Amino acid sequence: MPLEKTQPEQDPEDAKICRLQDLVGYHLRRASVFDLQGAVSALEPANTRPVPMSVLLSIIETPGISSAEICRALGMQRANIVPILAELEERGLFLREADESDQRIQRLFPTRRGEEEAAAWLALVSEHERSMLRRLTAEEQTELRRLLAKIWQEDGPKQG
Amino acid sequence: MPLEKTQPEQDPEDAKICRLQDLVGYHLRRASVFDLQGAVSALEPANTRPVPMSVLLSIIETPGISSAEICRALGMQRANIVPILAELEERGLFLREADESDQRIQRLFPTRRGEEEAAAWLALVSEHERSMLRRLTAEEQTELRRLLAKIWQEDGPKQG
DNA sequence: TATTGTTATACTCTATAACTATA
DNA sequence: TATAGTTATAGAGTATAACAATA
Repeated sequence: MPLEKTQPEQDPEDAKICRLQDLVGYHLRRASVFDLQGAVSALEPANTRPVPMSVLLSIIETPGISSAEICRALGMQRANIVPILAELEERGLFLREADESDQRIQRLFPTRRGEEEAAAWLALVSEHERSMLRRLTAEEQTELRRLLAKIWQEDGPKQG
Repeated sequence: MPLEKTQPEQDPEDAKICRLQDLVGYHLRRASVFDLQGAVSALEPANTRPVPMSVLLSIIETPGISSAEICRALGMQRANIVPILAELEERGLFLREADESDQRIQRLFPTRRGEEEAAAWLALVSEHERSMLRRLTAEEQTELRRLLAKIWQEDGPKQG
């Protein structure tokens, strides 16, 4: 009988990771950097970047959201969203409205122009994703997204 | 016949991406950040970080590799590896040896201590990965790594 | 002319601390 | 006291330009 492989000397659960390529985290980082570079390039003609796009999409998906809520959803610091909102506001892509019952809070609403821009930005990024994922079947793409979400999303019913 | 779903009004290939969570790249970034933070924490007791670990592992996996080759393999700039190599060298984890036939090149070889340290670092990161991937089966973990590699690795026989 | 290792520097992204106003 | 929005600043990671030595 052909001996293609010797038996693992231990419980497979204890299989030693000994190369960089064995680490899922290494592939995560490489793939994420690859994606980010492509997304930045794809958004260049629209004169925006991935984080501002994510912020605008948050406003569109949840009209009336506050900046603090966006930061919690996207996992970013409140301090860092300030210049991003300032630029999106200057471009007329959303409006701020004081909350009636809590004067600390600004509720953010997309403008018509904001919705149009966001749709255009999404189209650019979608085309980049199609290229990035071209070696994956539709099923593999869905599975990849599902597995990635299981890594970073909370256990509970929460989502962000 | 039960009508569980209405037919998509278009070719499913044209299904519009309209939410942030539909983007694979968004989940890639969130998962990668999640991993990186955990890896940094895991490596803290060993007083190192993910990139220096990757560099040392490259030297161990390919003894005699040059710094320029490491940079090409890891996708980093030559200028940025200099302080990393300086620190690893100061800690006695590898040695530089001039190439005999090309005086421009330094060939890098791990010391015994470097191999021991790298094994300890890998153990720390492996434990972090076990925690990060605890909601995935062993098969899902393997599949995830395969799909991620398909995203960033070259089409050809090359690997890095 | 091209490559290696190196220095210096700039830029981006993210993190921290503190402030004010409101609650 | 806790939170929202803001400012200023610091840090890490990465990118660019240039250099001397070598091919």
